[in-house]
Amino acid sequence: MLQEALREIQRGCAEIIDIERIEKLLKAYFDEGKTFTLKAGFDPTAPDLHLGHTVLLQKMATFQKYGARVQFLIGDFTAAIGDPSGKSVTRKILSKEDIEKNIKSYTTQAFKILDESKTDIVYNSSWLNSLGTVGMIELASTLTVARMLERDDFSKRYAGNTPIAVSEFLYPLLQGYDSVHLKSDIEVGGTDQKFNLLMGRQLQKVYDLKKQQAVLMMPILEGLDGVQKMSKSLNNYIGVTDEANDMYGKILSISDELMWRFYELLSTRTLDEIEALKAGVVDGSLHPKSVKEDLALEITTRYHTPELAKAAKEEFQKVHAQSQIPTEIEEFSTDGEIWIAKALVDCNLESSTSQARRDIKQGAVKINQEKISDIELQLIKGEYILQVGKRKFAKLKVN
RNA sequence: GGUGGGAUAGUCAAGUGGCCAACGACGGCAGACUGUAAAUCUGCUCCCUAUGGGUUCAGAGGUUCGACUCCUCUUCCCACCA
Repeated sequence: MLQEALREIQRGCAEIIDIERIEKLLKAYFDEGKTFTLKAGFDPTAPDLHLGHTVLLQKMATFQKYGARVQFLIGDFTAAIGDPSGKSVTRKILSKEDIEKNIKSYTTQAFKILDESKTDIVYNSSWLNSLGTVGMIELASTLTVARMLERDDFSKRYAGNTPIAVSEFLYPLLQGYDSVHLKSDIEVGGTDQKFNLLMGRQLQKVYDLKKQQAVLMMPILEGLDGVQKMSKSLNNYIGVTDEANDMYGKILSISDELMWRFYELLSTRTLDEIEALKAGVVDGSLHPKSVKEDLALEITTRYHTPELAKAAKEEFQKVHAQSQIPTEIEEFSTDGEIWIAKALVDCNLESSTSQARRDIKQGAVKINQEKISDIELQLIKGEYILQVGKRKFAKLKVN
């Protein structure tokens, strides 16, 4: 039982620091029913969860099965500083209402995965606000600049002449201090958080807490391109609120290689089952596409319903395997004759008439399934199905 | 505070008076091949009913027939010195 729990906890992890501690905590739970605390921090600026975030949430849910009480930390104080990203340093300070709104949408999404009854939502402003200048300086004195510069992105930026604001140094310290205040037993986060996570351990020692949190890091999930991390700004993400059709389609568009990664980090199938699937693909008894379809179905079901997921699968086959028109297409209408390029822009299929012309020249545009090549074409009265590329459709009614 | 260097399209980055809507790379889009996969190959990648026109190279002025390129000021960034 303990071994099984450990194995599941370690699944997909990038790195674990102080696994012995985790083992002890689990043992205490199994033997005496003693619970422990698991901290994870979230930034209230990004209310839209995508599958990259759920990797961590799923891990937290696993811990909850084995006795963890989750400290769902809202970094409302630290959000004002902004975690050093190397990009824009200054961030808007969010209003209380905005933060509340973000948290609300964040947690409703998160509780699709987490067990709400074993989760405490805490705000770090509630203790960091009262830290005061003296407390802050005291905190800052626990670390040297040299140590701070050990952090990978700081050293890179320093070496690369990219500016680093002094306030950015405070972020890891404050995040670490959160662990002191919460007396966390374990903290989980992404590998990019390593420095900050370790800071918690360090500060718990400095502040004489008699214990140091174990740290468990999950890898950063790659986005649809399979290379860069999944993120909204790179537009390579699958949002948990994506519509079933989109979600299904996006998952099916990932590469075979990435599919295994998604299986490991997102599927609830056991590692043995996944191994069996892999073996099946290798020996040819399973088609990689059907394995991918199963994954798409599983994940779509999780965030929607089995019925919707199934419908998404059927729709996908209809549109792509049989190249038919999707069931639901956005409809537009216009009065009087319209130039094709203009029509494509009006239907949001193209960003400019220049772009539309180029695509028509390249044979990317179809009207009622027929490829067109005339960039001067005028659409007269009637109904048209406009298509650009393989996936952009619109219905246009010309009156 | 002083001195020097820099800011070019989504990103990186060439261009140092006309040949510049601006080399190249990446990204993105599209086509071929497929399993809407990957890999590969090809084309496109500021806007505009367009063999032409318009607006761009941090911002504002100026010199010039002509400026991304030269001058002045402003803003921001970097390095070195203090």
